Amino acid sequence: MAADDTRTAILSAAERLYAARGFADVTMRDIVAAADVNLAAVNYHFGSKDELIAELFVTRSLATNRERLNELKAAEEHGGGRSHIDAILAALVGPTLRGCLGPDKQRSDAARFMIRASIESIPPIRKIKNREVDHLKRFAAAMRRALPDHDAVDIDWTLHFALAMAHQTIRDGERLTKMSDGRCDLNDVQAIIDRIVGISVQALTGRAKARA
Amino acid sequence: MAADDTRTAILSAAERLYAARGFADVTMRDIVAAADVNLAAVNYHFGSKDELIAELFVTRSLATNRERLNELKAAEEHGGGRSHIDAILAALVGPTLRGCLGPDKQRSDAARFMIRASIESIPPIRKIKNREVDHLKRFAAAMRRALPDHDAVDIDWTLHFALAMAHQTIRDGERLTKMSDGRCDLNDVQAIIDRIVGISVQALTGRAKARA
DNA sequence: GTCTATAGACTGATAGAC
DNA sequence: GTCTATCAGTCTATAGAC
Repeated sequence: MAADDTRTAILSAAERLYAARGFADVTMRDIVAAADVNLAAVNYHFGSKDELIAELFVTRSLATNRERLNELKAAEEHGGGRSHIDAILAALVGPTLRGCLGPDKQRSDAARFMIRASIESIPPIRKIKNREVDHLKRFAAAMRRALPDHDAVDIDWTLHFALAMAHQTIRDGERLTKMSDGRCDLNDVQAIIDRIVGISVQALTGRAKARA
Repeated sequence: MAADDTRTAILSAAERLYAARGFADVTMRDIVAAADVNLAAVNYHFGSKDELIAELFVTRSLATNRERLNELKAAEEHGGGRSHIDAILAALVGPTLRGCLGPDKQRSDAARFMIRASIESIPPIRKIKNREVDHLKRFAAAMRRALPDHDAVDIDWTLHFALAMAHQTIRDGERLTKMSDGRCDLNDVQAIIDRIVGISVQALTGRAKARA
């Protein structure tokens, strides 16, 4: 097995296992068994378990952010520099939701890994997460451009809640399915995105109306 | 130290540490050090680490559910058997939000422990969590009674999203504070409850209007 | 680069004196 | 009930042969 294959095999096996079972429950022995490589290979290629997790997180974090910003840029170009609020919010929650709930299995591991990483605060990730704040500020800024008459506070809360709805749906969709006796359909990702975006937009416009 | 004091000291130390650092990072040695009791005391009083966690979770779970149902009952009595949708949603998210973000520190540990327990799926907790679904169904039923003309699916999604907003605010309020440069005030708990309830109600009534 | 073997440091749990 | 001492198991990380 070539060097690059070993590295890649470790990365994808680790991501799959971490996504499914969390960081605490997955040992390096589990990873090397799943990747069919030697135990020492992890430390050779990554230095330590934490550095392996950090590499996964950085890679995926950059990829997700890039995808979001691409959608945001497309929305702003289409709208002549100022995009509709719907398109901005869809660019924010769409990539992650499609990755986790959609049919693509490999992406699903990636997205579920990121959700887990954002929950189980492991030391190497905590540092990187601070950059996420800057990324979200770009979306908040775009939202302010789209709705110049709205309070910045309301926009921040709305952005926060939109992410909350998306993440909880990914993390605990099973509970929703049980509670609704299967009425709520988690397979129709676009409908979920529309629902979250709709509620968020309504929260902003409704609040503005209430003040007028 | 009397037997009951030791038991209680272990419980409260464990809850505090788990709330702050998660299950994986807190060892039994950490707990007994914080509680100032002997290492063997945990196994003597609880049998195992998992049973200690389970006891904490069951106790708090029952307490939170009781508090929610009390508020729900009060709302239904006040409304003459059919409570306003606002009051039902406030009964759902209020107890947890007040516990976590309010000034009361002991309650804060309890609520943050529950949030963590609902995230980091440890074996003994997973079984108990299924009962939570039945608990939520009672709120969904109350919401259907309050809004008999609404789709059950929309009500289920709204309940799911209301919990999502509350949990994310508790779990990652720090990010919101950073992102908004301190504009979003996490200390005014009632305002947060009102905001979440307001958005949820609007999501339901707005959707009904859109269909009409 | 890949492997075996093992070091060194934890963990949860328990036996037995008091 | 409380304690000390310790077990057996697990983990990550590494040294050194190939």
